[in-house]
Amino acid sequence: MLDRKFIRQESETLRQAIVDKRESADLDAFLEMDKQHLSLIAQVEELQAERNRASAAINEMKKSGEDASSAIAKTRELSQRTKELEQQQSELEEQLRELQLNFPNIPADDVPRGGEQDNLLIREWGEPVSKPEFEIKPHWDIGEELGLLDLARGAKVAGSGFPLLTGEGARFQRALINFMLDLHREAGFTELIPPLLVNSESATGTGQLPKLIDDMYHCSTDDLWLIPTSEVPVTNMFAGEILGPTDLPRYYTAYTPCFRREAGAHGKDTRGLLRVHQFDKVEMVKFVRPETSEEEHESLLAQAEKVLQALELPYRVMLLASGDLSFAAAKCYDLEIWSPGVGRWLEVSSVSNFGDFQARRAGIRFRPGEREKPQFVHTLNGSGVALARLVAALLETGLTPLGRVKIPEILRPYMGGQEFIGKED
RNA sequence: GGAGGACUAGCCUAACUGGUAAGGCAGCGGUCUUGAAAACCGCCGGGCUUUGCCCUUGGGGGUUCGAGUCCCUCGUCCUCCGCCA
Repeated sequence: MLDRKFIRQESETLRQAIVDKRESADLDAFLEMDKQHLSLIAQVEELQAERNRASAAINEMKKSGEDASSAIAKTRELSQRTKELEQQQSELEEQLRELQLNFPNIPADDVPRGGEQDNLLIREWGEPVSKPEFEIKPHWDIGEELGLLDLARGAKVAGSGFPLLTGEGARFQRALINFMLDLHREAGFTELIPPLLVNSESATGTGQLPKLIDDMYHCSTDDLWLIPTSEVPVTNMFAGEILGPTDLPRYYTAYTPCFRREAGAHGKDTRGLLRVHQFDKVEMVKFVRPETSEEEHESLLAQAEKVLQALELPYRVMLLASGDLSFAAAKCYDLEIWSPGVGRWLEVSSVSNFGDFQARRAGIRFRPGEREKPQFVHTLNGSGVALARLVAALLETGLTPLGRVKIPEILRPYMGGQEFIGKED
């Protein structure tokens, strides 16, 4: 959510941002309504002050034994009028907030303007396998052949897009989770196991609601949402709180399953583990002071890269253009790993800086120093990293001519020292 | 799921049969001091168009001139009962 003062004073900046981010929001309706609202507040407060004075006067009269009945009758009307205006004001406030929730965050200055084709390649690491010496099958074939993946039975018990990992496939994934959590914990991130269901308030706080309502699974009986990313429960952890001067920065990491309806995505990149309704992810979330958020963003990116480097997976870093940037983000790097079996780059991490956008929605503040006014924190998060696609790329990258899959060295301690997945023929 | 109790600012704790949130601790700034402690003074929920005004007693609503207090509703925690991996 954007600051109202900012919307008033920098309305043209916002107008441009809405265009740049390919969003739509009714700015003019907001500005008009906001003007009415401000003058209404002034009127309401004046009436309230008058009512408070009248009521205090009645109290004095009663104490000194005077007859207050005519004053009470007069104040009754005043009080009635105040309530009516208060009612109007709160209705207008609610409408304003609804409009305000639909304004996207402003892209940072160094974000390229444009669509997906304008994403900027920042750097590449490692050599993607482009001309393999033998046929590298896509992970769905490797997975089925080695008994790691049973997509048909996953589809049977839940539906398409709900993968079933089996045997060494399940164990491999668990090894990856443990490895990544250890890596982040050692870098100073506090480990969390958050709720997997959240209420509407939390889903609004991080920006999923109202815009992405169709992409989330909803439990209607209890009005709870399955999390699409652990960003939601973790970021909202401090919703409505004021943190102390020494509380920042705070770094958290959490492994959770993530649930996404992927509405409208059917038929697009949906084979195997490329796009699924349920996937595991290790996430990192930071709460930081505003003046440090740019450097914190860079170091968060570096931490996500460490995962891929340790796994010896070639990857590239993309800076997203404004049109590809998510609703709540001011700036975002994507990490993409090479999938030699599918022959494509796969996005396994988004590392985003939200500025104070989420903090303002969720009400997360901090006190910069003793006796100083509370300010909104900056929130950042990054996948470190998403598992389904990571497993896909590791299976394809590690595939040997014998049909087994070589396990990256760093993971072997987590696999009981094992070097390969799959038996020798 | 049922019964009972509780919720006041970072923490603790007051407020008559409804009368307009009183204190304490911790913390911060200052005076004094070689330094510290003690003592004393100030600050110590949020907001604003800041000699002032408005809002704030878990959230929302109601009654009333006026609600921490009365009523309704939701939430959270505690105790007991029931159910349960």
